[in-house]
Amino acid sequence: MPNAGRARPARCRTRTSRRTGPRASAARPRRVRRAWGCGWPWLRRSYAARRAAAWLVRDRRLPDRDVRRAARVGAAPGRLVRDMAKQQGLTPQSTDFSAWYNELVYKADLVDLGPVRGAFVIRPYGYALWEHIQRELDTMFKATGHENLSFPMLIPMSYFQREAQHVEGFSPELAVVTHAGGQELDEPLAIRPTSETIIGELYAKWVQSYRDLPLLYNQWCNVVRWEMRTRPFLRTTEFLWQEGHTAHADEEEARAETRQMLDVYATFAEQFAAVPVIRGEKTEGERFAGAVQTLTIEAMMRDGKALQSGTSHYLGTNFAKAFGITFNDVHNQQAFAHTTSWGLSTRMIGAIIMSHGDDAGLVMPPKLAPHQIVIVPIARGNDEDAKALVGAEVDRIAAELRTAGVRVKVDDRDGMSPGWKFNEWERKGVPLRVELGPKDLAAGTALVKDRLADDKTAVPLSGLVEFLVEGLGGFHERLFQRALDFRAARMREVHSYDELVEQVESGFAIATHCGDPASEAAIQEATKATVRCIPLDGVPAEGSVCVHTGRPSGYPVKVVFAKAY
RNA sequence: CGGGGCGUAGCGCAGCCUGGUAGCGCACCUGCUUUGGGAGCAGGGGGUCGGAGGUUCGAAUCCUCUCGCCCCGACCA
Repeated sequence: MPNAGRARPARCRTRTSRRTGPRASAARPRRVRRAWGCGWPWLRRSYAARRAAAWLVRDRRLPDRDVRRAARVGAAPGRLVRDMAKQQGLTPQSTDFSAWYNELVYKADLVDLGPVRGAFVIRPYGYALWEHIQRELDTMFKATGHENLSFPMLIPMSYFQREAQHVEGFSPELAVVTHAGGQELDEPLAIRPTSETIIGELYAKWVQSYRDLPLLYNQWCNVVRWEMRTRPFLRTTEFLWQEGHTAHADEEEARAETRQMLDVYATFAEQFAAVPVIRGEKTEGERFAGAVQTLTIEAMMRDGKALQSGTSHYLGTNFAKAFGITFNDVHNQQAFAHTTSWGLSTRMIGAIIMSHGDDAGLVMPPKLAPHQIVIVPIARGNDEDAKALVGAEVDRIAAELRTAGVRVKVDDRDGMSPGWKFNEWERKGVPLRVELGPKDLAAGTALVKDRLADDKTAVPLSGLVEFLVEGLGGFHERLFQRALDFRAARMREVHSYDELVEQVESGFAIATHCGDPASEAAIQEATKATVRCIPLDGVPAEGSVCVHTGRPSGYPVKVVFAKAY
């Protein structure tokens, strides 16, 4: 059917008048639109359109082009802004952080919705980020003596019942397979929400002697937890992670392992993701189900909320007792192994997005960025010579950068204006962009745009590669420093309950707490904030009293209160 | 599970009140002109209106049932 209406030839159109071609002539007498659809509403629409255009231009809400287009449509101003923001732009971070995040993960091509609630597809650009996270972490795991292995995804339900705390903690979020091969199973199988149980079962088999210890293993896998509410990367039904599981002959060694892996996470977060973190211990209420001690790294997002970005657990002999991980020690005495587990998930991607992103979109930390540098060649399509010259130079630069170990993307796509590409790569957070066109070639320079800077720098082609390589290193430092400064501005010690209530509205509050779970719960009830952690290198609490109950501190240091994801 | 909203083209929406067999923007395809901050013109393709019943000559529109999704509250890396 011809789209004859598109040009909107007549203002007072009727359905019949818009139709041409065979269908229209096919004799079906079409009812003329109701009178009001053709009379004053047009005037109203026109008025609204003109008013919208003026308003939008005045407030610089939209580029002229969009306004003109909108005027043609005759959309109402408010709706127009919303729709345009949805389709082309991005809700500014400062306007609505949550909306900003939700839009960005789709518009930066990180995720897409899967058919099952809360199960997201990670698209290539998002997965590339995950691959770099994996690669760096895996290297660090290997360097600390760990080996990778793979355990099955299906776990007999009975395994969960063996550790009382563990089953209580995970039962509500288990997904369970009850049928297979066309029959109901004798024993239902849980899809792993974490693998302590099945690994415990096997460790019991593998460990006989103190000579078999320690066991230092890790697996990269997916897990499923049936959460009530889901958000891309932050809380999803299925997610990717690594889970390390180790077994040791004594408590001291196991605790040292727990701490070592926490430090690995912290180092990774700060030196690779440029995300500053607070290392600390979880309170009893926030502890992993079945653990003796849970250590965490907590990062501050740009809305002042905390995100637990990695955890390391000392499990004591809880799982050893539940699964019979015993060994004969040097004195031929039978003993239970001390186990640990530690995990970091695709939630880290959420941490990166919310630690660094701004109104224009993502800002990728260079060491993990899928593309560290993007080069946009600029040339008129009808000027083959210029195109070829620019193309050759761009290829040369890209090749040199690759030789220097830089992940570089040449965006030579046809049919898109340079401006469109600039916006796209900024939204996707590429740290550095190189623009090269005929004018630059003539001047012997290239324009370099830094994702954190407002202006562009003309750099001589002769020193371009060195400039860029150095720029990436500097970028990481500036990004990390910016995040540190942001956190410093939003984190402070508080000395009264009122101060705490106010502080957690915008950031982290460092406060003395008595450690009473009831008090913690009451504070959460009133403020939505919880104790994120008891910092490992915190402010000594001696001499101060709990800001909530006035009782003595329950911990050696002041604790971190914040709202959390 | 409680409260609120929504299912119409790939995406965002209008049309529904007042029934007459579907439209707008973006995206997509073709051609030409373009390309230094989201290009223009022209032509074009694409929808069993979430599903099932019902009312009616006729249902995206009215009625009944149903499925699904999103947002806000109680759980979590």
